[in-house]
Amino acid sequence: MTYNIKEIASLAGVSKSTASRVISGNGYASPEARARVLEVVEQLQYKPNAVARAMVAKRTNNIGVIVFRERQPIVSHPLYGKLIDAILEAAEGLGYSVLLKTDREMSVRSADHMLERRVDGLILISRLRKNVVDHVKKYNLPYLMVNGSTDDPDVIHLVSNDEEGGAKAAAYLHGLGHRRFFVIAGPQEHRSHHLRLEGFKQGLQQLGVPASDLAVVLSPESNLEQGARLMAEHFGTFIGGGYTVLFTTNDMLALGAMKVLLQRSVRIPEQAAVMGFDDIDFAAAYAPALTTVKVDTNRMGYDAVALLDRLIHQEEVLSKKERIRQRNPDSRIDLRRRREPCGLVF
Amino acid sequence: MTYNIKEIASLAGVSKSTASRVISGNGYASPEARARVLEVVEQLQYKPNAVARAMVAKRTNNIGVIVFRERQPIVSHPLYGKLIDAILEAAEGLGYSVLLKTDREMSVRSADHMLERRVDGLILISRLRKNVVDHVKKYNLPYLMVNGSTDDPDVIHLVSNDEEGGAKAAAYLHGLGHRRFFVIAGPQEHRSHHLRLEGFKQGLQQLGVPASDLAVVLSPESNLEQGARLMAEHFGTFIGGGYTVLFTTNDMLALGAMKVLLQRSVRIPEQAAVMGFDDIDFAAAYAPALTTVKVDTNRMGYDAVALLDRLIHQEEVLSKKERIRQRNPDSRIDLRRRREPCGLVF
DNA sequence: TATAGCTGTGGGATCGTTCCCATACCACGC
DNA sequence: GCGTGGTATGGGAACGATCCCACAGCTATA
Repeated sequence: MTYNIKEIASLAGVSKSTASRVISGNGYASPEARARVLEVVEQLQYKPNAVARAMVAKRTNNIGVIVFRERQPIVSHPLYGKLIDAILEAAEGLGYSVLLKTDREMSVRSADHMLERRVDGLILISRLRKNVVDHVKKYNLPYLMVNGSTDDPDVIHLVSNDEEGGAKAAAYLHGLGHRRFFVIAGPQEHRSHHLRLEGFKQGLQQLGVPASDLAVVLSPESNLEQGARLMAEHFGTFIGGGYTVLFTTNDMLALGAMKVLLQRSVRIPEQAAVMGFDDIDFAAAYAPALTTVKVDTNRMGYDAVALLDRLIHQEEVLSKKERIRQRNPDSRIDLRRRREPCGLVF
Repeated sequence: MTYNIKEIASLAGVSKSTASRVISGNGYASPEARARVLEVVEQLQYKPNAVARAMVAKRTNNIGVIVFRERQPIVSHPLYGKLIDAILEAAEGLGYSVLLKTDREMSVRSADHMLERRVDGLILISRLRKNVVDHVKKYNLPYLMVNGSTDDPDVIHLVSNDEEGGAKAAAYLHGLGHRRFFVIAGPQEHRSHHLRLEGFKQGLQQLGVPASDLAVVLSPESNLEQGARLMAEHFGTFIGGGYTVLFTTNDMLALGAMKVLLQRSVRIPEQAAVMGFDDIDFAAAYAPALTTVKVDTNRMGYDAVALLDRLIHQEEVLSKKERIRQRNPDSRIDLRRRREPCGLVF
């Protein structure tokens, strides 16, 4: 039921060379030959074998995407799902197909799979061990990291500007009149959680807020359960300590904390304001909606693919300076202003 | 930086045939030859070219997954994200890699891409036009649909048992003492929304609930916004009409409606109970948590891949009877009982 | 008229594997 | 001493495309 170019050629009464020229669209072919070949192609619904094409072209037009994560969910993660959506669309637009893999063992195996499949480039998402990066580096395969954790200057690394986002959040809340700040921060060994907290702290400092008006609680994980647990644990301090606002380093922590506050009949935002980070879909769906710092995952996905495409075509070897610019793209972050009363009202 | 088997062979002092036999692991090779080849492979980190392998084997060990959806989100959809997660894991377990594509044009193009790439099998997710199915059917490529909408008996179609779930929901709510039921149902041209509503209706009927005690509002879309809009619109009827419970055909509608109820200070579940369908992650995250009918997307993903694998290996040509069994697998559905007061309390 | 340049065509090498086949060696039993 | 069968090896075809090259016909120009 599936044909090859030789069969198409003989049915059209031409050589496979001529058929190839017509189908791939480069090289000479007389109008008559072209018409006959295209007719056969149409009639037999001939689909050129991309595997054979890839072999001679030494290009598969596939890019590999690996998401490293020790726990579920991976694709269904509210942030990575959006990122993958954007990557798929961007890749499609540039003519690539995407080979997607999730890796929970944080091993070298998934990268090897991609290498064997001869993808044209590789996008590594989230935290992965150093040995995996070093492994990939050994091959001359274009690759880049998104939202990872590396300080290797050789690695092209796309991240959101978390520090600036943290500072913006601080300025925003301060501008609304808050003076005592409670923070639940995710694991500090994670780059983004660390920088968001740092940015928030520095923002407050620049606004002249004394350190004594900032309470920080560290969370071992950045999920809803931990947000709820820590809020329950520090409920007395938060409500009784004169704090008027809670800032968390991602939305899941904020939603968990909000759930506890609501269960204990704390009115949001009148009694306590809450602000998250990421702008996952459910931040807006929550009642009341969660004010948050938006991370533009959509643009990150598009940028990642566009950049990888440039690397693949070797359009320019990025200088070190350029890499740093790429590693810290200008503000992807915005305060997402909610119309409904939530977090803090505009 | 990337080697071929000939180079490996000559460095090991053997012919490419011997090297191939050692690397692929079938055929004779002396212990000495084997050792020498493996040493070179290890030292040079040789990765056999899967493209060339695929060409001769006429198998790529890739499966294609296409998600059809007219609007964003696709991968980040709370249900499909989970499904894809499961598919990726299951595929990995069986030695397949996954080529993932989203299709918003609902066209034939994405399927053609997969066909050209010579995937071993194809999983089609969500609603797709009939012409796409017919197009795929023309090739002798193993494929199946998940959560789609087709009544073509030739098509192997994995769906959740929505009718049974609807009936279970009705029985559950009735058992808790509810006697007047309000329903917001998603688009009835969607198979699952239709069957969930039908199941619910029939369940009530079997319980002896008169039709006059059931109010059904149809929603043109099954998202949060429509849930909220319709609840706002019918708020008077719902609260004033003696209805004690709202059932919706998916969680997004329920969450939207709940948001409006909470904004209007309706106490859930004391004043009004709410029950959804799907058990998306945020059903449990909401405050109060949403009672819902669980659809086991994880198992559906695993089943889809396992079934596709059987089709690929042609282990057995499923009889029509078996297909039907597959199309309506035994209960994937469970009432998710929440510990917290929500929907209705246990 | 000779020569260059463009259009059009088909043969064959090539990509990196696997696999079939021919060959060779060795040990064994008759 | 000879056939037989298992082990071991390498050469070459095959997979399905692209692309280089040789060649042929045609037109335009010197």
